[in-house]
Amino acid sequence: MEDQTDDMTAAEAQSDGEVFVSDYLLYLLAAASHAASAQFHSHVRDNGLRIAEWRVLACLSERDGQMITRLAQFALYEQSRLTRIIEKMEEKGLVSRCPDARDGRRVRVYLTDEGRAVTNRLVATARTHEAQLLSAGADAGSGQDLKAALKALIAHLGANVSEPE
Amino acid sequence: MEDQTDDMTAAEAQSDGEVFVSDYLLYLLAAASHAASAQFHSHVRDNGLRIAEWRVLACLSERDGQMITRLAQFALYEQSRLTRIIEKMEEKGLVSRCPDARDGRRVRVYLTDEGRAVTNRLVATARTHEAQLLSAGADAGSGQDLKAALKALIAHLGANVSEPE
DNA sequence: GCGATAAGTATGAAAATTCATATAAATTCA
DNA sequence: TGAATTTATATGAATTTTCATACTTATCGC
Repeated sequence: MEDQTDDMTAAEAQSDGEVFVSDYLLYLLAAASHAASAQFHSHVRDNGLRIAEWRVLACLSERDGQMITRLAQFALYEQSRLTRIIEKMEEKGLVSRCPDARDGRRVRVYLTDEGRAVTNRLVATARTHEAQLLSAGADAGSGQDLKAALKALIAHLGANVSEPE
Repeated sequence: MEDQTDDMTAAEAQSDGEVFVSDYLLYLLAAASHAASAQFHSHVRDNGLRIAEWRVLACLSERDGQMITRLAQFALYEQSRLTRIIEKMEEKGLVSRCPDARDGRRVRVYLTDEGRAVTNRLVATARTHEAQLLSAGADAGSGQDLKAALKALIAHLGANVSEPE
């Protein structure tokens, strides 16, 4: 793997008009996520929430009372980071923590009434915003196809997106 | 927008079996990016690079000598963050900085020979890895369709992915 | 039941990131 | 020309994030 690439000169890599990153799946995913989220994220901040807090709320709205570790996986954050995010959200009155009755190690996170109210509002806005993105981007593959493809990719990678208990 | 969601009770939001985030484009993009990148990112770290450094290298391999601001956009990082990333990469000997001859405000970033060698190796691996992802995920829409859809989305959002000068 | 191991969460300390703003060079235009 | 404005990068300070690991509760094997 190294031999045929290492002896490529500097000029070659450029002059080939070689395109890598602009056509690289992992970059496209990151760039699409970045670009697609920008607008709505700014709306989230206008509502006094950090992006991480919004994602946690969204995850809890789909399944309330998750334990920290699961919620971290679902929300795509590292555990110790989520612990700290939840602390702040508790201070803000968005969520509450309850030790699990059966397993004293677990801490379950629940939306408070206020947290739910905030979430419902944002989810409604998010749905509207998504509809705009999907309809506008209906050029290549109806948008629903994109979502299906993303889900397939995620599933194929065995990413555990919120399984019960 | 608020009225019909705010008066929804806690029980309803859950009991509806209502799914939001698991089917939300912005979440799917983030989750797919997260899941798809995990493996390769771990490979990147094994090579002594931070993820941000790898992305910068990949961006420079496609277009060397970019100025900080452009490179930041291309690599999806905030400017002051990129400035600091570049500092470290310069210390590591991966890139060099040169003030632009025509415009003294600009700083152009170039791959060093070592930087290019590292990049060429990683790009080769990345291509292989991507091929695996795309072929394996050939269930729903051949993978190339996914990339096309992502590009369309990015383009539609007007994300400026590395335009000259 | 008890010791050993595993699972779940929290936390200290180092490092990275953000935000606002400083600095400096170019451009505008009166 | 030169004052005002814009553009490009850097930087201080506060905040976040990470990494390793401590701590607590469960579970397993015997």
